[in-house]
Amino acid sequence: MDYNFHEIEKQAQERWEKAQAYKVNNQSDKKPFYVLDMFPYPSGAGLHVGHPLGYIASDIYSRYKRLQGFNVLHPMGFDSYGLPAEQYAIQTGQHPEITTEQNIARYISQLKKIGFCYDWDRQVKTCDPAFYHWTQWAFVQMFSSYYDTTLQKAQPISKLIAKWEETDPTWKTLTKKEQQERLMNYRIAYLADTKVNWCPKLGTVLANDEVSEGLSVRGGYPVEQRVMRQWCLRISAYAGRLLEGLDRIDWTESLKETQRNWIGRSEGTEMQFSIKGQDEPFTIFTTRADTVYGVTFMVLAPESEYVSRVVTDEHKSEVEAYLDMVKHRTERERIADRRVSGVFTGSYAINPLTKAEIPIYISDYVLSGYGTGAIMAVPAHDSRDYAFAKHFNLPIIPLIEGADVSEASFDAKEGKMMNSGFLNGLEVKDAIAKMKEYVTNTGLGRVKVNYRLRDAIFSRQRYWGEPFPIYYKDGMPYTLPETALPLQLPEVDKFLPTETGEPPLGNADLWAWDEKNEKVVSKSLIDNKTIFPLELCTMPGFAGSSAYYLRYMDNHNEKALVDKQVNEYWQNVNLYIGGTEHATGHLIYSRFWNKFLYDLGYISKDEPFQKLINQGMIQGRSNFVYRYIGEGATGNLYISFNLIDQPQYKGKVQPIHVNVNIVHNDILDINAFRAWMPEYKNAQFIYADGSTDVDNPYIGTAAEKQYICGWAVEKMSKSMFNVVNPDDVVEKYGADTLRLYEMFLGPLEVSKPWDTNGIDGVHRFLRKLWNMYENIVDEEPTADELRSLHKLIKKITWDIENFSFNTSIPAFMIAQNELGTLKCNKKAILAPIAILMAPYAPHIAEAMWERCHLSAQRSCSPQDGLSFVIDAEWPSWNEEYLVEASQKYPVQFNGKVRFTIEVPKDMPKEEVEKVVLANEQTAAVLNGATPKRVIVVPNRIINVVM
RNA sequence: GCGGCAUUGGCGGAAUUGGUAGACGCGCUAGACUUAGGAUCUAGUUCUCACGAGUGAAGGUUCGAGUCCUUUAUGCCGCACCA
Repeated sequence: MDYNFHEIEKQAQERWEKAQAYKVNNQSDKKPFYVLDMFPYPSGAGLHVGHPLGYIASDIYSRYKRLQGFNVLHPMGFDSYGLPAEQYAIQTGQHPEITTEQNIARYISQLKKIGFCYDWDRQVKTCDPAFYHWTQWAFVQMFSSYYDTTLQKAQPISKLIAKWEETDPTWKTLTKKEQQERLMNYRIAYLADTKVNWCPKLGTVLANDEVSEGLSVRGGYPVEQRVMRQWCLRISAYAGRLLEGLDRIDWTESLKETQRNWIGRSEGTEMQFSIKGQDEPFTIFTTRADTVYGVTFMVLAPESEYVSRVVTDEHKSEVEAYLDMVKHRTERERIADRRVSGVFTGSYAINPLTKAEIPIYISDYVLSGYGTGAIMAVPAHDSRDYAFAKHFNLPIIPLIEGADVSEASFDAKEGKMMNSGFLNGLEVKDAIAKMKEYVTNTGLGRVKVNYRLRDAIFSRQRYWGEPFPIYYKDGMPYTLPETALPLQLPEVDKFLPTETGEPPLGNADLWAWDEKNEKVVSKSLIDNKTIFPLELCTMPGFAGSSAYYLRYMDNHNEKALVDKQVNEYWQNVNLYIGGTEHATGHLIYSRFWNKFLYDLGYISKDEPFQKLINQGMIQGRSNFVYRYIGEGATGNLYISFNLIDQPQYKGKVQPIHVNVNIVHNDILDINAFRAWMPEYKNAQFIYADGSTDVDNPYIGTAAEKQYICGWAVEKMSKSMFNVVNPDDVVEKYGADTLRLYEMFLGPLEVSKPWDTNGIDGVHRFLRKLWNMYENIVDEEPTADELRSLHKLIKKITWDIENFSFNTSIPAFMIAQNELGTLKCNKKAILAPIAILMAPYAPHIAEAMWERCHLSAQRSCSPQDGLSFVIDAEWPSWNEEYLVEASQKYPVQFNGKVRFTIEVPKDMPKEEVEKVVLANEQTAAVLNGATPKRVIVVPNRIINVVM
């Protein structure tokens, strides 16, 4: 019987649905295992063939773990707040919720077709009030907490207040507003005037990870710096722990490195420099304390608070002009224009060691947000300081022996110190240490660790996001009581900012807080006595995705984000699969969020994702036809790709993207092409063999003539006609073929183009395999058959444990080939193979399993996991089975055995081999079988390869 | 500039503690069956007529290196006026 994948897959999926095969219970004696995919943003374009790559990998692993008897949590949901739906709403007036729901429905139907073992009952959507209830709740917790630097953890802010009430006499003298203002400097979620990335085109601020090279990551619009009052999360308080935690999790080194870069720890010294004629010194940060003797000037960031103190009247106008220029430069201009710029303030600082008077400058190469916003400049040993010194003609004093600083600075931290007083003769490393000691002992400064990681800006001037559970009283924010959550997103008639420039929520009428009755009322009632305005910004995209993995554990719980016991059972995510694009966004934010909840005792693990694998991207593979544009061109003639370099066509053809779905193995479907678009209706071709249908345009068919298309790897996108929809692949080849082929494409972690050229081979394999299950007999297997099976079991087990899914498919093919040649139709071999296939191709595996049972008494399926134990004749899939099987039958699977046998040193090689084969130990290993080879080396270590 | 990863046939890629390099698939070649082939089956396919050579290049360790070490080239990714 033919491999009717449509029928097989439909039946399997219906059976799973009916039996609720993948429903996961929170109460179980089984050991828990949590496998998670990064949930998708449901875009309007639907899933393309690249999206399921990671999902298939995690599905394989989930099913494998399930087969091993684990209780596997493997959920899916949707990151459904975001810009595209809102932009669409602005253009069309359609509410983002409608768009989002439609997209989600499409995603779900696409995902279901591929046969994932998700427990759909656990689905979450970030835009669902039942979900964002807990996003808002977490925000309230952050608002009501501070970071205790001694305990190194978050604590309720009430503890801080209690402490101040006891120990700080000024606290009680403050007005309520002043107290609130002071607390704002400690809260983990706080309101502050900060320099933000403002994107005028998107009408919102963006987080640092949402900006790249001065442009917004989404849309690529220019971003400028602006000071605005914004909600921020004090993530920088966690910098040390975020860094340290990386050592305890199993992520790829490159991803950890990316996070380490982003956190940017640097150990240095804070040092005080006095200003000539002033009492108060100012503080700088440096990692090169050893170079103080070479400091010839100082530089302040334009935004530095020190600026006003040091500018003399004489230089005031010049400085102001400079500050004005800097202020109006966008981030992009600043990066593009790296010419040296700066201005002298008129003041001098005193070098604490040389006592020299050194000028203080202002320049925008010093950043206000890092260190203290002020630096000591050592032009001899820092390239930026060097460029500045050359430009302003400032002295350059070399401090390292042999360093030539006539052309460029010597930045390396190596060599012997000179011109440096008590540091002379020391190696740089030792000089730094000695200087730190000196500075600490003399009170000149202190050792300090700095981080590059900034606090996360948490406000977005947008509509389609979580509303803040915040109202404003007397200019200060207050949280809504927890009983009032979730605060639902109000309806608006327009999704654009208001005429007065308020965020879109300014258009909502029902958007004021009645403090007394604890409910949302019309904003026309605002009196600032009992009815107050609500916050108009919404939360950013990462808010909803920061704790969603916790919600999956207990998504129907109305009383808590996750029940403590339930969380105790599942712990954290054992395996997380997703793309690298979230390395500095989501993966930092959720680690922070998780640590915060851990500090407050709500959850049991301080790292959310124990093991993380980055799947590569699937790029598009575009196809081209080549329109002839040379002499006498009609614009209607297309040259086969293999001919375009011939002299008569060279440089006279124009490549045109052609829909990859009407190209098979780079051969164009001529008729489909003519039907594709009206302009190609009368297309004529020069075929691969040089023949043509120019005089007879309607007769040529693909069967007779081949037109070869060119190709290129590009981003998968509609405009390049290279988008491949998984639904089409499932329709044509079946879900199992899609799953196998996506894995077969290459290693999971690397990016690769979607190339359908090999899919037929994979499909062919499944068909051949299926045919082996035609007439199953219950007979004792032969040694050769068992050998094939054991080899396969070993290989597949190793592959799954090591996420080497791409090498499993060849292993299956080899086994199929070997067993096919042996004409094996024995239950003892074919049933275990069905089990091995189950994670990869669950539908066909189930049908294969069914056929092995010969009779109708089918009580279980491979999907049930433990079912393999039920049928005592069949082993469960584990190591013991391997051991047992290899003992029972005198055949071992492929492997190497290494041991030592004493042989005389000068014995010839052939003699040694004889001795080895006659040896007892060898005989025991071989157990009657012939070894594939025996390797003997002079140190008498023998490798027996089976 | 700093850091990370990679480099193997015409292509995607195998080679798991160092042990027959090129598994498996695509493509290609020949043959079989066919009215036909974008179907199926069989055989072959790293390069070279051959001797031989061969995992980006050059060294090294080892009985033995795609795998380990050093230098170097190229590509990809992350960070980047972070003091």
